[in-house]
Amino acid sequence: MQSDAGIEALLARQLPLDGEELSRLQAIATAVALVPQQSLFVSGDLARHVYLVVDGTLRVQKSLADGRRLVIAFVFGSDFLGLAQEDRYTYGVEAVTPAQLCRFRRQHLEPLLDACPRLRNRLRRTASSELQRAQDRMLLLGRKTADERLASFLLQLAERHERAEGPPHVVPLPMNRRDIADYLGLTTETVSRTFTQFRADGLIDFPDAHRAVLLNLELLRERSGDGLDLPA
Amino acid sequence: MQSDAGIEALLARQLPLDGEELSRLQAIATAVALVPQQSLFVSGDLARHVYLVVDGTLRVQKSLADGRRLVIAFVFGSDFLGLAQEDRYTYGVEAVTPAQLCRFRRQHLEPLLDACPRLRNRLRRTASSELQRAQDRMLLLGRKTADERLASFLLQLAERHERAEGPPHVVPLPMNRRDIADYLGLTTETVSRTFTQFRADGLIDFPDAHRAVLLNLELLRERSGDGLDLPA
DNA sequence: CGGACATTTGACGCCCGTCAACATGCGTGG
DNA sequence: CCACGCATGTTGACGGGCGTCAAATGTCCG
Repeated sequence: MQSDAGIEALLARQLPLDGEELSRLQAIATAVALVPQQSLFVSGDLARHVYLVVDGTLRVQKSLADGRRLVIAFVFGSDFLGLAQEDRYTYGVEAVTPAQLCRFRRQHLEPLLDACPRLRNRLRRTASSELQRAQDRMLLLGRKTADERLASFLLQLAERHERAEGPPHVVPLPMNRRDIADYLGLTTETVSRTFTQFRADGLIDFPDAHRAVLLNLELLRERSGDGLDLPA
Repeated sequence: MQSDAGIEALLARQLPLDGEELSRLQAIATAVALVPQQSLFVSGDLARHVYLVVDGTLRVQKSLADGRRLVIAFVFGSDFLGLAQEDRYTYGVEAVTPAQLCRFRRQHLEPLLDACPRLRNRLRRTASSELQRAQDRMLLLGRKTADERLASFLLQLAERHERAEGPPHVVPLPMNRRDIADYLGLTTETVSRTFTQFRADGLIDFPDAHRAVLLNLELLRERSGDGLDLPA
């Protein structure tokens, strides 16, 4: 738990609400803080809450019976969690870094949605882009080579992180190699080898363990397999 | 184009609407018919319409610049298309079999949604389950072996097709091997070899090219990799 | 009946997973 | 402050699962 000051500001910034809507939303919000590796919920839990990430990085994950794992998505500040869940969560969420979230009971949120078309629309658009990203990831997981997956991953992080820094683009990598591998359907060894290769080719550099510098966006894009087809 | 009689009945069956809502929906609906391999729209087209599949099977697909293709989903009768698209479609849709659809202009549908919470809810739930299936497919594409992918695929078709037939379960396979391979992130050769293996193991049989008989659901489930974890 | 296409089957190779050893970083306690 | 231990990351050797290439067989429809 922490002060609600950050949450208020975040809500106001993220959501197209007027004063009354905002205060009604704040009234049903509570703060949640997680330490690294801590679980927010696991697959199968009753889906009683929706979350808004205030700060930090988390991973959404699913596993097969024998333990093979896939990281469905990394989520960052201002992302939502649990929007599409009906009865129970169908995935687990764990903190990658220390994280702060804002929790809403679905039970309280839903009537508010009915009354507030703008909020409803904001969440609908959020869900739409989540689905589109899921489809891009299917293409990556089903058809891209290891090189292409890593290149796509770095570019995606860069896009997500973009603060008007010209090249060279510095991207934080809060997650470890295992998380990256499980996100891309690879192994830690392949991720490590490919990063080494990229570095040898002058595409990237690692000033420290948790940051990558993208030295050549153009070449990275070529290696991502996406081509110039449709930037849709 | 065809008679609207089938569409009326379908709308009434699929959507929780009262008489007036139904007639307003019908007023903005037009019929579309496709022959096999015909394209409904391609990635990049302006997303002016939402579709409801009345009959037939279609494939939703994305491609990389060099032509590698992934079938994002097969869609069947009573499925929606284009719900999550904003400005432009981010995938293409083509008919697998002769298909009939119902077309709605977004421009006309959206005001109707604002006025009709039940329809809105129906579409929200549809989008939710679409996202959850996308996540299951990411796990399949990222972490399952060829055997597990094929077993999962057959079970999914069986579930989708389920008409209270006891075992042996007969499942129609309207799509060809290439479509199946592109759906599962494999090649036609691997699909063919795995089917042959399944047949040798007494799991399935093919009475003809476009039907599979699932002889042993239990063993298929074991081979699907999902385990008994969470039937969520 | 014939030709085009889909599917199956076989031989072979490569990408990436597996297994193992080693390096590096980091927190803890002496 | 440094030694130690554990987790994380890197690198190497090797193998297997699945892709690639090719040819045979089956199937559909004109």
